[in-house]
Amino acid sequence: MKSLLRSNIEKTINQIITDNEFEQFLALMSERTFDKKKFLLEEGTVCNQIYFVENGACYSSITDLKGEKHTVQFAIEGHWISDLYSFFSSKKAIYTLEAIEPLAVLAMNKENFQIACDSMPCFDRFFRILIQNAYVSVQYRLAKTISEEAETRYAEFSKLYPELIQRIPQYLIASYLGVKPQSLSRIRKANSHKK
Amino acid sequence: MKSLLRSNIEKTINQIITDNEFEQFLALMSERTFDKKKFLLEEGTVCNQIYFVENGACYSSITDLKGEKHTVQFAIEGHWISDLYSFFSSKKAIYTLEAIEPLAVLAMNKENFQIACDSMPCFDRFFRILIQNAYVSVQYRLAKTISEEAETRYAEFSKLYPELIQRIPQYLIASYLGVKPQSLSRIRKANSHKK
DNA sequence: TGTATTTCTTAACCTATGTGAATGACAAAG
DNA sequence: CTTTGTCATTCACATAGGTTAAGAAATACA
Repeated sequence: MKSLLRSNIEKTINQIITDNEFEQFLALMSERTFDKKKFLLEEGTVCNQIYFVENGACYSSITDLKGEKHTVQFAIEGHWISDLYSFFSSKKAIYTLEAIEPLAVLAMNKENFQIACDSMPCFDRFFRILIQNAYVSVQYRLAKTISEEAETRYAEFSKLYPELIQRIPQYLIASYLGVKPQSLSRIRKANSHKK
Repeated sequence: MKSLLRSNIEKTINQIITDNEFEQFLALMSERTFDKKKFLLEEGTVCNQIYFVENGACYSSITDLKGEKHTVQFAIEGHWISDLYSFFSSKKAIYTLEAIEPLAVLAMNKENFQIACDSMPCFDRFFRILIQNAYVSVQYRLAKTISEEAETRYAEFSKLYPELIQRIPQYLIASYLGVKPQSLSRIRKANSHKK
């Protein structure tokens, strides 16, 4: 049971954990479900949970001064999602988390996060790597956003996450790539001619 | 002595450290200097150090597939800089670190980083916060890059880092903002008319 | 000093993407 | 089965920023 989570942990820290360790960890998480379009977290409230997606899809977004939403991250089965800044600092969240499909997650709150880190060194390591990965991936995305055109970014996204292309509405993918839905539509049309 | 570093640490973790702790920490770092235009780290080698800038200025950059350099971060007195991804993973660096002015840094290598974290809990915390801050700031910059125009980003940069505007060559600031030097020049000209 | 090198500015032109508005295709709700 | 709302597409036009090229200004160096 919950082998998705277990293999996610083992893969991240690149080592096997004991049944006992995993059970301890799992005991610190609780299952929750969200209907499509429901919010896991709303901007302005404090983010007290980090979520591991067991089923379904969701995304985090930030709203700019003009009121436009920008997708920060998608999460489907096997991904973690949260507003790590708010979670660690206990300040108000700047992100919104919303379900795209009916969603089943395992949630861990801050207290249990502390317990996990304090009692099991491998989880301390696990979470440090989680942030590091998040950091590296945003750096990468920023570099791509600055240096590549939308068409190239879309091609790379399609190649990297073919499943998301199927499951995620296009206006959200556009918002992730940093262009308007009309522009993504135009890019897709141009591409379909080339093939 | 080295009060810049000490106050940087205390400010980051939001608590005072003892003379003893600080001396221990300092003993794990070594002083180094670099001439202008010299490299602290070259892309493709492993990054074994994190640097605290005591004097001068430097920057990190990433080179894209077209051979164009994009500035990732500037660091002047009181800032930390490194390729954290390479440092933590021991994989090849994707960034280059280069001195903009004659530079004096305190460097900590990986072994000493481990020692610092293991022997003094407050430094474990310190470095975690350091990554978190780095993560948050890139997220913020990505959001701004996607949602704001270059003119707005430049205005914000000027307001946030007036000192850097004085000290850093404009083509590097342009590269940080994600535009060509000519475009930044155009923006500055347009702004000078408005005032 | 003068000369070379680097950095900044300007200008004319070009292209990718934004804007606004209309239309069609579904899917959800009644 | 109709109505309504959501999402994707298309088009005409506007514009920010890229490109190329040239010269001016600043800085380094001999």
